[in-house]
Amino acid sequence: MSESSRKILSDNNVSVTNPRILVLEALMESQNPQTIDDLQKKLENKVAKSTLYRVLGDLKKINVLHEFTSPDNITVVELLLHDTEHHHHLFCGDCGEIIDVSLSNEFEKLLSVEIKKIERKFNFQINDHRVEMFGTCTDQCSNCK
Amino acid sequence: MSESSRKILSDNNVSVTNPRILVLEALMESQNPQTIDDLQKKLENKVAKSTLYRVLGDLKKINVLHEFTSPDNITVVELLLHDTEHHHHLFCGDCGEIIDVSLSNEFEKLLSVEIKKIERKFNFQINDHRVEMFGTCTDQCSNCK
DNA sequence: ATAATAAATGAGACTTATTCTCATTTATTG
DNA sequence: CAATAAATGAGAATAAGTCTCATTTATTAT
Repeated sequence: MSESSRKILSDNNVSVTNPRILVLEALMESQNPQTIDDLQKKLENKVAKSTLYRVLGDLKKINVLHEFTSPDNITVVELLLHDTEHHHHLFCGDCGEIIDVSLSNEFEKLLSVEIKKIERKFNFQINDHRVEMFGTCTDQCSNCK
Repeated sequence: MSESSRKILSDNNVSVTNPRILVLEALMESQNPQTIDDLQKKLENKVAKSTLYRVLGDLKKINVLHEFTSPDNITVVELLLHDTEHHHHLFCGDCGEIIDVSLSNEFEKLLSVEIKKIERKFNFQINDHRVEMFGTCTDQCSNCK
């Protein structure tokens, strides 16, 4: 675990420091997206707040981290490693849980056709996309009772 | 214009006040999503900051307003009126412009099939969705030179 | 291994978006 | 038109995120 966080850093030519290793390990503890608050709790003040934000910025720069905002306006962060497959997000409006979901290849193929149309129509170069789905978990979400 | 903002409010059983009318009119001035800052400029201090936020909250509650966050973490807001068709968003990473886009019926149909699958798989009830596309406008965006 | 140098960190001050409070004003209704 | 409940304005309070700068740590060339 510690090994692979070191590797992520050195492979991307950023220096291997303790705070960076700790943040990566905290991020690796769960596969679904997590909030800054979640991270701070896991890190137990072993990394200064300013450093945490800086490290997250560094990880974004080397494309290892994706940051976005939940519908209730909370910043959320998730690791994007080589083996992370392309995915989308499902948001629970009751408990705030965010779940990674994959959609069928057939769908993804049609979506990329649509995206090419949009690129032409608006003279854009589109390099990423995501489908966000909003709803409520009907009974078995881990946070809702 | 003033007429229809009054109608939106009374149709939704919220009292018709000046700040609410002014905010609705400012929102109606552009069809693409706009920032809180854009709104404040249009309102020229005719509505207090605290009231602006409150009114936006009221409009969200009656489902007339949709609020979301741009990739550079700026809160953005757009009117959702009866005649607003279902659409998605295209973000320019250079100038921050956000453009409403529609996708083909064929695509939307396949997407709703996918969504039904996700609902079953995760025991969710999904009531909204949006496709976000990220890129850069290659030459003719109004804000980029 | 070590010293020199450049980069990263910690601590806390600072900024800025949003929310809250409470005294005053406005809209609704009967 | 008066009574009452709701909405507003002004500015204080909060909280997320950024910035500064003195100190520490990692890298590298010897």
